Amino acid sequence: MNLKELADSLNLSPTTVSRALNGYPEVREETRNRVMAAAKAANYAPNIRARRLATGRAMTIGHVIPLTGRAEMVNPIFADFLIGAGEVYAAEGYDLLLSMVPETETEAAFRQMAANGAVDGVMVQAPQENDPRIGLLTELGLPFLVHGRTGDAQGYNWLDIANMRAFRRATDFLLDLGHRRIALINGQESFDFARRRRRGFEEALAARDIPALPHLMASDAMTESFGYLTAARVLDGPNPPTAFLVSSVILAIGVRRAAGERGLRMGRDISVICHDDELSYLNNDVGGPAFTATRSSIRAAGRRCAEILITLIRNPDHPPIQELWDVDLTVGRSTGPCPG
Amino acid sequence: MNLKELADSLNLSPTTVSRALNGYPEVREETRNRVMAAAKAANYAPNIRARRLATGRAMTIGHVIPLTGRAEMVNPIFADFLIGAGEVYAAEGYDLLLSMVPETETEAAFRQMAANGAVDGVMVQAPQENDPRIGLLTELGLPFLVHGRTGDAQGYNWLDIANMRAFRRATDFLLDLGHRRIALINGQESFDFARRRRRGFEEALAARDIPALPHLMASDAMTESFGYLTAARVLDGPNPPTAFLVSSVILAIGVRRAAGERGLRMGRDISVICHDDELSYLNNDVGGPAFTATRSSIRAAGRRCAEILITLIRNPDHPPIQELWDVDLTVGRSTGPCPG
DNA sequence: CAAATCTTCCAAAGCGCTTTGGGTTGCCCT
DNA sequence: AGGGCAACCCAAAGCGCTTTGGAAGATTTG
Repeated sequence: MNLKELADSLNLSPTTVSRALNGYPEVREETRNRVMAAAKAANYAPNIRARRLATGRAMTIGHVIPLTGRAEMVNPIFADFLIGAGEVYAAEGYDLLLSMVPETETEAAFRQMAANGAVDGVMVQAPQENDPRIGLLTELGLPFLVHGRTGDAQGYNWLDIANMRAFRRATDFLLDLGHRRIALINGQESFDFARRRRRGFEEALAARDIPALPHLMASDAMTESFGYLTAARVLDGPNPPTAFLVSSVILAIGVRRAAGERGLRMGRDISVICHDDELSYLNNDVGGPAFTATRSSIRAAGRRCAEILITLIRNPDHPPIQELWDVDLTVGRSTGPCPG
Repeated sequence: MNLKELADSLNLSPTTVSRALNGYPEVREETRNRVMAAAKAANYAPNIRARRLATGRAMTIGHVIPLTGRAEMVNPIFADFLIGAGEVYAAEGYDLLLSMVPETETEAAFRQMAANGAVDGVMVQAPQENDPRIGLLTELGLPFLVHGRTGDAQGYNWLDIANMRAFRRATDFLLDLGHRRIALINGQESFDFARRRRRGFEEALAARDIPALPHLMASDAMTESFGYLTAARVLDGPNPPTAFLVSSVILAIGVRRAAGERGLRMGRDISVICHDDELSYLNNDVGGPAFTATRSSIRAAGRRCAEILITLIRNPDHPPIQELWDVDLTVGRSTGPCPG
């Protein structure tokens, strides 16, 4: 059943039926009702491919996930972000095009998207230092929003959390508890967020004239096993830390495993603060927060990012939108005064 | 730059340019090269919306994720599945349309998809008992593949792992170690996979005339906190179990936390077997497998599911494809002989 | 009462591609 | 020389919608 057939069956022109269906005013209310009823009865839905061609809009937003071959940094995070964004897209009538491309082909993928008109805009996640995607997308004229930021953070749209402030605060919290040997287990520091977190950590130490200990700092993909291996290594090494500051709950779980194997109780023998993205399947709150954590819902970020991107798509010459979210520090059971 | 302009610039007809670009034989090799070169120079990519309308194919596959409001069962799993599927889609020229819809609206979403021609086929995940989606999609004539299965598993396409066999085997493994009080922490048993796992568990017990203990069986969304709370409850209760069989690594992490808090060492005081979907950020293998686990890569499943679905889309009257994967049992450090 | 103005609807022209159904041209045979 | 056949290319008709630019009829206005 297509528009023409529906129109014929109603003795109306396709024009009128189209207008009735799309809420244009030039059609009598009675006619509109007739059309609506007939459309519903015939289970008619306008062919979206034809509509997209005719309107010139794709009504689709692209998320490009670069595949690195190794553990994808984004995995644990991106599902919740996607769900948040997807909720908003659905509500606003946009489709979500998810594109998995080898990292080396992301530029080609973006160029293709810009040229073939598959999407009206794209979401960029986890920017690296001087991320080439930002310049590229600007050049291509494709509306985009960066979740995170990089460089001077000027002239493009982004939403980010205050990573540096959060980690500075978390470090202060540990220092106030008397900890002096604090290990940092960070995400890959090619990512901007990880660099900022490290800076927050280092600044807090520097402010109290406490040296950062290089052998207590590690960074890599935020997997459980990296958290585990790193914690195991430093705990078994000389001058083990009394506290850990880690960049994700998943890493923290690895730390907890290493501690547990060594008979160390979190919050008593050893303290752990992590960043909590509030992943739905790793709820930190049941029965009181397990980890002391800097927290910020990645799903909420996804929602807000989607809203902003849609705004940008609808208003092509909107001035840059930049939003910085502050981050809570929730005290849980994983921290306590420095022992000894 | 569109096809017509490109054709004009080459003094060729749009027909010929289109054919040259799409690899049709009725065009001289020299001409084809000229066209290709010009297209590349002009950064031309055919407008995908026009192409979709003209060909009648969407070249898009839909994944519909029902949002339940509570912790989404699919979250931890679906990211890796998506990545696997997405790799194949990208290689085969298909787009992935990800649609997040409230659970109550999934039927409407499918009807819409079938009527508006947005997708050529859909992937169905995590089927429930007598899942209405299967009948609906059959009725709508939209090609689909179920990851998992339900009902009599007849007459539709699915790919599943041998859940029952896996859990029976895992239970036997624990029984052979001398365990008699085994707790089952399962996913929500409205899902077919969870029912099968329970059945495998129960049959293994029954085969040795060991009663299943209702107070040691729990099922719910597979979150870390559910694993934690359940393990905490049964460990603190009367007749605590000496072993746990759990449906996901994420649950197992919760169990480990509860055990750790109680000073119980896995593999010595308490045994744990879990099902491992081989999530990339929860690698169980680094430094030797931590958990003894039934394992099957969800990412590989995603890849294979995508392949099958594409086959089905390309061959509309292909007979049903049904694939059952066997599951490995990897022995790790989380199991040991029953103490005492 | 004629003119101006709404209201309501329609014909037809796209949107940018693919594909059908030829038309030329040049070459090989007989 | 003329018929047959490839090889190569093109005109034009869609695909199913939206949207522009009227037109007819109903209603208001001077």
